[in-house]
Amino acid sequence: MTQRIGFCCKWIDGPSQINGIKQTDTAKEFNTGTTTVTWLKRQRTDVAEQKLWDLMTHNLNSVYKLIERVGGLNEHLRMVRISSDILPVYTEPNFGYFYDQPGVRDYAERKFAEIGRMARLLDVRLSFHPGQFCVLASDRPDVVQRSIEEFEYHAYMAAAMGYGKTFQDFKINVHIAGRAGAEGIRAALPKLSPEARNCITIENEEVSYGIDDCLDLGRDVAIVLDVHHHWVRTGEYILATDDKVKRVESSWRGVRPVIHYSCSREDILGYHDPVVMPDMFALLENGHKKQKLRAHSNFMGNKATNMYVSEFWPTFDIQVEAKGKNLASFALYEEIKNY
DNA sequence: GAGGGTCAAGTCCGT
DNA sequence: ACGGACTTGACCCTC
Repeated sequence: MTQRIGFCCKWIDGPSQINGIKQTDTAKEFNTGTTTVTWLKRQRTDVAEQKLWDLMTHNLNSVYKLIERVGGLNEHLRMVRISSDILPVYTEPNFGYFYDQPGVRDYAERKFAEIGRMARLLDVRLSFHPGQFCVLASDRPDVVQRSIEEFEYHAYMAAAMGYGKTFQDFKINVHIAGRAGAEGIRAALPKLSPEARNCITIENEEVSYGIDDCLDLGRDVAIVLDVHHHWVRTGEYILATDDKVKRVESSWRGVRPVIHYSCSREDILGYHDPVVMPDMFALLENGHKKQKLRAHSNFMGNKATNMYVSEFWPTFDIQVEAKGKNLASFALYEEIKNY
């Protein structure tokens, strides 16, 4: 099975674009755009609808181009998380109607079908990661209901691309996040569509719910291990040989599992030797707040943690979460491909 | 074009 | 009580 390293949501052409892509940059063509509800509400209806149409058509074309481009990479780099912003304000009460219009929906579904065909043709592994507002395990029923709608928005896009047909043919990853915990996730699952249930994965968090909480759900859903979250939470570099990791692997039922890999920001790691893995307790003693350790680096600059995470690669695809996006995942690949 | 204020939504932490 | 952080800072307005 192909071993993959992927990146998140955006394509950039150079390090300067880490701090934003300019309107005139060609990278715009490979990335989604969005708007705000506030701005839409200030416009006349026809202006707001034109804006949504322009964004939708741009976004569908940009995702197509992105996947085409990723599909041209080395087979080990054919994995990408796609943006949630393809259909802006889809789940917002005042503007969601826009996408119910037949002319709009037909266009979107035709483009999604093309995107999915291209991804399968070029063997690009895809995923989504709904935002922090998608809290399926909230203790508030109204929040659970809106979170299901938000999750189903992602499942709808995946299904329109031709996914959600078999277990984990597409990954839509969320955190437990809510006060109802793992039981809250378990209670929400039967309310999801079959496509959504095929795609959902649950990821361990830095603060509230760790790998043990996720493993409670290992029979229900596939578990995503984020090794950096685990480190922030516990200070431990969990090993690929750990029994918990084996249980994460088996939750994928034979599908090649995915781990998430990120690093603390360079201005924190800079205090450490790049050939020695950062020591969380030493960092905390030196006054670095745990909250700051969570923020992501531009690149994967620590050779020791790169070597550590490469131990997972024979078994797990590696989703790199870095502000350097594709540049960071390419560099990691070059570093670990010969380990 | 650059810079600053703003942005739908949940939850938790630090101050 | 409020700001910041999170899956991805981008966008809009003013100058």
